[in-house]
Amino acid sequence: MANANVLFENDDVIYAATQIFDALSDFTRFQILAALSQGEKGVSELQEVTSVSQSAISHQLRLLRDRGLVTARRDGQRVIYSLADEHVTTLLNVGLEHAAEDARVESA
Amino acid sequence: MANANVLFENDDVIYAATQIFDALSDFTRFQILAALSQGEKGVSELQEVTSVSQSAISHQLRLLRDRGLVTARRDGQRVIYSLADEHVTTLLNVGLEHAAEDARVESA
DNA sequence: TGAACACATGAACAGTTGCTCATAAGTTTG
DNA sequence: CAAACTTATGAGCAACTGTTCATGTGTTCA
Repeated sequence: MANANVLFENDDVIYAATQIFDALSDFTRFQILAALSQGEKGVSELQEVTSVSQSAISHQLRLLRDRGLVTARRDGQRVIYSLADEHVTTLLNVGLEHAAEDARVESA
Repeated sequence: MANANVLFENDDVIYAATQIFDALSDFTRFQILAALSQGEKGVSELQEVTSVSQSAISHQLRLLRDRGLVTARRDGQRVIYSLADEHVTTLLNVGLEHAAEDARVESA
């Protein structure tokens, strides 16, 4: 039931979908999420994966938290982030597979 | 082979993935793509689905064409657009399902 | 308590985005 | 060809985004 005619949706659902895609549409955010898909990480670990400042990472993590893509928990001085649910992992993988596939087709 | 450890990808593939998600992250573009998933359509038909000018539609269609998400063919005075491949349909559906599911969870 | 550490927040700013308006370009028909 | 019709393009602009810098908040430990 959660398929097929899912495309007769109203504007709210369409908007919600664009919000999810928007969260995945930025390079830094995608790097963060890809890193988290390997396991939970603190902010400074995430900083090593990206090429922006600690502040930028925190700003993006806030957006990802507000959008419900990641969750945070405190562990002493550190704050540990994880992917919120399987949805996120699925989307990451679908996006990467399609990107990789397109690249393969274009170089054929 | 096109799964699992797909997350040790290089920056180019990550960038390509963000470009796909970016194309899906705008309300007008998503409306266009959702409409096309019901079948090919001309520009003026697409205009009825959205709430922006014909010019805005054309601009967005150009972006979608450049990004490889839609294809165009001329039929007399009209230009008919279609989704480029199954990837796009898959992404639309995955996004909509997750959006709908989140909405369901939040109102539970 | 105070210094050191880890992360968050606010302000400010350059770059980008999506839109409309005006107009051009391609196609059909009288 | 000229007029009507459909789509595309370019310019201009307000709004939004992602970043850095400076600083604030929360935590640990001597």
